[in-house]
Amino acid sequence: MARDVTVADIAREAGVSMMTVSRVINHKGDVSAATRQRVQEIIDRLNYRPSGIARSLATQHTGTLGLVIPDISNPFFADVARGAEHIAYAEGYSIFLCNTEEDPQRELAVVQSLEEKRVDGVVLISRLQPPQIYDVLKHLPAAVLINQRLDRKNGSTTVGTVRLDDAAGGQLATQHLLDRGHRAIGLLAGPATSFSGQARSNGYQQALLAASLSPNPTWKSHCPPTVEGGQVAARALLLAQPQLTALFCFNDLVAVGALQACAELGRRVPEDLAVVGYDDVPLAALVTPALTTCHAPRYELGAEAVRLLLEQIRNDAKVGTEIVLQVQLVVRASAP
Amino acid sequence: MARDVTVADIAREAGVSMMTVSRVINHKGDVSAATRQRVQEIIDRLNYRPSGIARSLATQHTGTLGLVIPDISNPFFADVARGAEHIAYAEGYSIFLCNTEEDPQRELAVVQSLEEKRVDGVVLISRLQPPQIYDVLKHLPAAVLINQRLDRKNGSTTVGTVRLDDAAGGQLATQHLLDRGHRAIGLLAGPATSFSGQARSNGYQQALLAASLSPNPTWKSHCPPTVEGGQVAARALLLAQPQLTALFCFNDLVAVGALQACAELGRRVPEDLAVVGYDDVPLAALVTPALTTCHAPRYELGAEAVRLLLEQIRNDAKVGTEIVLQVQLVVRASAP
DNA sequence: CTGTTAGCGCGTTCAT
DNA sequence: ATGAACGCGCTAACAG
Repeated sequence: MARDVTVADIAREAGVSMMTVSRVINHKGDVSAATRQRVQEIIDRLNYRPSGIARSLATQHTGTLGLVIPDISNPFFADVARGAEHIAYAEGYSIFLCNTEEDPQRELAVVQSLEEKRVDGVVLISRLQPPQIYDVLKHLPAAVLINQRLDRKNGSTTVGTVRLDDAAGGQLATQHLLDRGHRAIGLLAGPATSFSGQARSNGYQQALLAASLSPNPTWKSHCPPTVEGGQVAARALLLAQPQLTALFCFNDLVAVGALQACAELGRRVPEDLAVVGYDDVPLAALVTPALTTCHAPRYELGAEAVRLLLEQIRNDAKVGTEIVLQVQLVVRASAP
Repeated sequence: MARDVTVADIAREAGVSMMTVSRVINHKGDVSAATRQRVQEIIDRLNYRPSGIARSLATQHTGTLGLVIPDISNPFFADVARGAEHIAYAEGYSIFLCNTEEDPQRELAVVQSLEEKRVDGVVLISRLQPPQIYDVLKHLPAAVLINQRLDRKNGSTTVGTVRLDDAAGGQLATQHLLDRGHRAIGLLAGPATSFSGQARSNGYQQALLAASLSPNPTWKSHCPPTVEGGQVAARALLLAQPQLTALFCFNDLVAVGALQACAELGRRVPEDLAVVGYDDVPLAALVTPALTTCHAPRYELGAEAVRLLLEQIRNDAKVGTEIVLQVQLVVRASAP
């Protein structure tokens, strides 16, 4: 590789100082139209690209953000990433993509590497537990958490949060089933450690209580948030509790698993069992029967997170804003 | 923000020179065990993070790569990204994620921003046409293209390429249908400009010719690579050519669209019409009937691309290696 | 409107 | 085994 062209080269060629070249590049300060044009021509001719590295060292900010997510091939996170990238790009920032692969050790490692890259801020979908997560956040220049509640007492109250209103979502889904006359509604609650799962369960319970029904603990089962996890858990639950007429599932993948379990068990959907999912991933509309589900604004989750993060960065101050996005019920064939 | 801790701070605190600190950090050169430990303790205590920015400026390489793809929320590209990120992380590199949103102008813009970030290399799934793409590649320090053929005469022969053997895939899929006795096999060929689409079409034709059948041009139709595109094109093709007994589709989304068209038209799959897809995205196994399809090693596509890119970077030389990955037929219910 | 000076934080000489 | 001086490419803060 031939040496990169530098400001010095441009300055020499144009017969001006480096400072003038810098001003032209950054559209800052006053430069006479004549010299501006002359310098610009040389920049174009030599295909000069200012070094972001050198600039970052001088200015103490990099114009880069970190995005830490468990797995980019999960369509939920992929949409979050798209929203984040879109806003970042529009605002002149670049994004480091970091998959943690659900491994806390790896999460710690990628955050450290982001610190060394001197990112201006980080959007996190973290799998770390409360003691560790606060330690991580403390060292970050700016950070926004997605779908995670923060303990306002114990830890930092100065970190932004963007999350779904999962309690409302759980209530919405359950209410829909109640409205259709269902009284024996099972719950596939997802991972026990999931914040979202807990909130959705709460919404489910509140809807039942509001209808003067008492939640039956034997109708609830935790499961991995996957098709297979849903299939196994649904099969077990339906065999143990044959009186159930409806199932509210942690997410669409679990719901698809439930659909498969029903096929195995010879239970027709929605005639014998109504099924409601969550997230409204593209898959939900394409399985048979198509899933009734709660639409989660995934793109907006990422977009809002970056907007909030940039606000922190520009004010040079962490803010504890909490943004809550609403979900929307989408009625399809699995629970008409 | 308090000022970052620097080597100078560590050096002062430890009563040694910055050079010694640097040696400890980089595990380079000889440092006595005693001072090494003392320095390391101070580094840990002060939570020192060496500035990658300053280091990059001094060493002239950044340990970062660019990944330019049309859309991260497309499951195909998401898997490619996962493979790329995984290998990059394992080799100590970070990845800038750049969505072009299928917009050539935006692709040019993100590549320019990657140049300014001084990435060590770029993996590209490009939508640029031959004159422009060569110009872009010329200015990149190292680059690998995914699923794109390069003109070895006209342009750079020094850029790596990783692609699927789509001709073989097209042949495989078509041969499967021929083996099952189908003679009237339609083709939903995807976008006319797609390299992959062209190769798959070629494979389809070769399989027919090898069976002494002449491809019927009225049995072939181009379409957008989406569910909706497939549905519209399949409906039209099946109405115009009712004698077709099988359909080979550009990808799984198009195949799902074909499934929907069949449902509309009252044609049973696979009894009245066999359907074969391509890619084997997770969706393929979950629709009804489950899709017979060609499994594309998407993760490997991204992983191999980064491996090849790092080879270029480490040899400080572009290499024109072309890696071809095989696809595999997965037989399911839509074409048993 | 333009130029000069002095770092940003680190690694790479070369000495010692 | 350790240190001093210089430079990576750019910009902030002052001059003029």
